[in-house]
Amino acid sequence: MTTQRLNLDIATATPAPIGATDWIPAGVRMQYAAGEEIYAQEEEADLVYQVARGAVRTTRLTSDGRRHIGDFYYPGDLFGVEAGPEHRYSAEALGDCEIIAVKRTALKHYGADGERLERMIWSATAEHLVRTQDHLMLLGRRTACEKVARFLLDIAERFGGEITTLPMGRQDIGDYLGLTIETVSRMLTQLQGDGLVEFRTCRQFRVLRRAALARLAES
Amino acid sequence: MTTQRLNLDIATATPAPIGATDWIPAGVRMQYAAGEEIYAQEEEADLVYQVARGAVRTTRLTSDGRRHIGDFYYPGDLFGVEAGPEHRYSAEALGDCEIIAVKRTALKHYGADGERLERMIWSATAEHLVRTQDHLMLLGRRTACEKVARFLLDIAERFGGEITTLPMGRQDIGDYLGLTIETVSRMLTQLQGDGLVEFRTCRQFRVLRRAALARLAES
DNA sequence: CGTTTCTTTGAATCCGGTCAAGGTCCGTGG
DNA sequence: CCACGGACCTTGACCGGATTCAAAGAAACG
Repeated sequence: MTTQRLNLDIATATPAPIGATDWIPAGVRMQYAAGEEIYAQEEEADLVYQVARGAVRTTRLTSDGRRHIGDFYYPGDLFGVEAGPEHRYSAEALGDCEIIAVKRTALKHYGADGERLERMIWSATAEHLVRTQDHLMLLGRRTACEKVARFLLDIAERFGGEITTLPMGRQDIGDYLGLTIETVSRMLTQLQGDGLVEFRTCRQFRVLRRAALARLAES
Repeated sequence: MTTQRLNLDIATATPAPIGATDWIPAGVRMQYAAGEEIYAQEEEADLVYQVARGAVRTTRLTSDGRRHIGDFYYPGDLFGVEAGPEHRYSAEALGDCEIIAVKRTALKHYGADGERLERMIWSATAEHLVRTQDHLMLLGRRTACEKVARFLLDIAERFGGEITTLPMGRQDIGDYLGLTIETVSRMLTQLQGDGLVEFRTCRQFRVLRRAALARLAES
């Protein structure tokens, strides 16, 4: 029975890197400018999104005005999949970007492609939970230095190249790690001073001593 | 097609209180003593569990020995459902407790009951993600006082009675909130001093000024 | 009752936040 | 081309909240 089949897929799905190599089979292609809102918190969640080009952040505001960033999404990543009927975070373009969107309730019309997309959606959700749990540990009992080290390592591994370009500013990093921009800035300076990373500009860096950085991040 | 049907259920499932009123339709009933391990981190995850009596915590150890508590589970709650093939947290009994376990891969033999259980599992997973996201915000940018206030309010609402008995010790609370036991203790003393709660023993408390407590927790 | 474990309290320290100032980058317009 | 303005980033000084270290007190257990 298909229900079980889907579920076995769920249970045995390898937590693939969030950058799925798969592209969603159909949907509308949309352009967003830097800072533009893709969907709002508490909006009805009937679309599923995939980053085609650029980067996206999901944010949430507390009643007292503090901002929290749920995650960052890069090309290939699915986002906007919610457990309930409405979005719990809003999503905004980090820079100019291109997004593919698909109506989730229309999947049944796509046949085999629809089923494949269903699996991609589940896989993304599972990976999302894993990332959220890991992030919990990071926020819970880590020093500012460890948080920033882990962040740089994560993003460097995500893009893989020699030089990594940060698509987000210091404020976003702070809201993601539960730190102020000043502390983020200080830690970056410190990591650079210790020779673990090197910044060419405030948006571009190279990892110099990966092992030392990883030791900080993993401790 | 059943795949879509399941998915619609997923999309529209109301984030029910983690205490499902449903009991899983079949399985083995097991007894655990205080502190006993139900499953271990990195163990293969082929069983799904439900608390029948007592309470359970899921924990994780970092390489440097710090402990993190994923969540607490109470009667009716499902736990042990993982996104990947193995458990990312270990689970231990908080006190003497009774657990029902079901082999997930055997669900197909249960017919309608199996399908119902599948929905319960998905619902629990979705609720789990929501709780984890909420917990992220709590750990990210909250003061110790706000964290403890929210914790007390949550657990009081979970049990609903006039007097709430904490099934866990201060160390567990600290590892859940990302605080030291000393800080937890101090905040409890302070909240009691401010007349928001009253402790009869270190495990039993009453909420005296719910609105004030909620204001602290929600801010 | 004595021992062990858990909890509370106190004092000192330190990390990160807050406030404030200065610096850099970049686009716009003189 | 340079001047100006604004957004973003860095740095410094100070402060406060949470941790750490230490010890006393309370509860659980045999």
